[in-house]
Amino acid sequence: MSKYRTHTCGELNIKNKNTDISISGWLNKKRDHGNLLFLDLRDNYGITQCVIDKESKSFKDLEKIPLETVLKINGTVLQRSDETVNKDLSTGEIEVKIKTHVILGTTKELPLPVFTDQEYSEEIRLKYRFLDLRRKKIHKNIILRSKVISFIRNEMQKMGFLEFQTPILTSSSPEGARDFLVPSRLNPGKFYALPQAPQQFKQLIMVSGFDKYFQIAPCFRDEDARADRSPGEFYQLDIEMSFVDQSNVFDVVEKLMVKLFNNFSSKKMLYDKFPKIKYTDALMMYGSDKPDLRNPLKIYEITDIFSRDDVKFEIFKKLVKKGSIVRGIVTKQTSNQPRSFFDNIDKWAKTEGASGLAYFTIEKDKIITGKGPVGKFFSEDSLKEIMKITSAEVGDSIFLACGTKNEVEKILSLARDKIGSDLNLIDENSFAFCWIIDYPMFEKDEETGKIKFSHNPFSMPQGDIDNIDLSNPLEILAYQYDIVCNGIELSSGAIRNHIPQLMYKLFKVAGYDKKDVDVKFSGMINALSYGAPPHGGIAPGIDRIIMLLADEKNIREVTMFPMNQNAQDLMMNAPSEVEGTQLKELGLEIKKK
RNA sequence: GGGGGUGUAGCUCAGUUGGUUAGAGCGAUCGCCUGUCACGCGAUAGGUCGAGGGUUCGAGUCCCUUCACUCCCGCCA
Repeated sequence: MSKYRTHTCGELNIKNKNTDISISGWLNKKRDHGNLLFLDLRDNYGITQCVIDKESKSFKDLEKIPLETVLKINGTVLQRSDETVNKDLSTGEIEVKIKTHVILGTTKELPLPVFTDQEYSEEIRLKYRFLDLRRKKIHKNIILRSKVISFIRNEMQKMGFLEFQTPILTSSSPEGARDFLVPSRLNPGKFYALPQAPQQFKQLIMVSGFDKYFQIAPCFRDEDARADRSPGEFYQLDIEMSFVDQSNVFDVVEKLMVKLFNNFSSKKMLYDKFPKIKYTDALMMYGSDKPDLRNPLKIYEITDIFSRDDVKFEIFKKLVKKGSIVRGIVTKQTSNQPRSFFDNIDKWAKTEGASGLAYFTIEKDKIITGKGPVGKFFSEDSLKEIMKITSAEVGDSIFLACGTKNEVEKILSLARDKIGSDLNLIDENSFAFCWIIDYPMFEKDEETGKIKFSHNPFSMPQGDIDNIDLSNPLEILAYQYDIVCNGIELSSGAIRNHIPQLMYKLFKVAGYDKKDVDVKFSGMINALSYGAPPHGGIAPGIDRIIMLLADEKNIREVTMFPMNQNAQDLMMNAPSEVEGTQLKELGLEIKKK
């Protein structure tokens, strides 16, 4: 028992009737009837209505105190009359008749109301995050976050994984995102980097013989923010396992995700065994390597149609001749949609930087015709061919994009989302997980034209690794995979390359010679040279998992103390300038602009 | 780095074609009210209309510049 309370504000019920209790909490709401005063006291656990009348000594004081004052209430639990029961509160059958009170913490005038459902600006919320966090919805989200993390720890331990911490101050890595740098006092002119992920460490843990590792790992990347991407820091469920192939990793993650999502959400899981989609197929069918499988729309390749003489759509034909491709999205039975539906999508595509989306609807009178601005350009035979390729039927519509492969994929991927939500095709009450597999090992840098690693340079290539053919590096696939849910990329992972000789070969393709590798990845390459087990892993993003479970669109709604879009902490005033003496100690000088 | 949106009272917002003294709800302060649970009623205080410049007889409103927040593109092995 505490000197501040016998019960919490969510605890009292009819069983406590007529007992003397004390509770402490924040003054959530006052209802002052002049001679009778209701006070709602709130703590982490709930809300309890307290009542006091004019005869009581505390009345005058309590009538005046502002909302969010912290109070201790001593009183008696009374059963409420039937008409005054509040079914929305767990404590709604009782109220506390106040005998005495103590003010534990006073408040200045509030910069934002706590008791309200209204939204307010991020700026004010982040500056007064401690007030914002008192509000019901975000308070609940943060508690959910805690429970999810405990659940994950527990499940991982049950599956035999060991949790380890890895260094926060480590070395800068040449690949990947921009590093956060930390100057070293003892080594002037040198810098630590905060880890973008514990990638090398988790592999070293495997080389060290610990077999199965996990960590709720902080990761730091100095890149610009998005709604689903905190600037600076985020958390991953970092996993690595020895003596596994990718199916073993999939089994562990599927088991965990199914349990986790069933436990914390009432939405249904569309698949218990997550579909595996090849990277190239994903780009073809969905235009993206993070498809939302709740959306039934698919993309079809119909470039060849535009080489036919009976197709007169000259703009597209000309582009196709020059090497452009044409792909389309079919929407089922949309012939009776108003003209505005189609025009809005075309207009929308233009705002997304595309040249628009051509469209027509397939109709049949005596013969099959195309209706819509470009429908007249297609002969009956060509329409039949399109219907064959896309499985479209009379009454369906087709949206067409023409351009380079990248352009077409990008706009049609966005169009899938846009049209899917406009037509209400997406079941918001479900989770659709999938694996994207068979990523290419290398890709061509658009700007420099050079070959570079497409994802993780430590991934194991597929095929005969003893006699690997490096003459066509862009065709080499890797044991590299992503897990995606509802169109959100949760994580990527890979089976790692544990063979140093093979690694040298692959790095060579990406333009690093042996010396470069030895210097830049000395820890890794050295460790792999002394008996490394085959190993692999994955690292699902904790924040995004919690976003999905909490049904939030913004990562700040599930982050306790987030930074704003400019990577500033408005509450703590970070980043900030530092004393000249600190800089001097570090051997740093600030160049004034 | 680029594009879109927003910026009016402590908070959330309205403000017509450019036209009198810029409004509402919540909150604050004061008063009334014994069964509310978004209690009700009355009054008062509270404004550099993000900032700067311009057009105009007159600008919250139109134009230019700039700042802040936010969403997106780039970026994120």
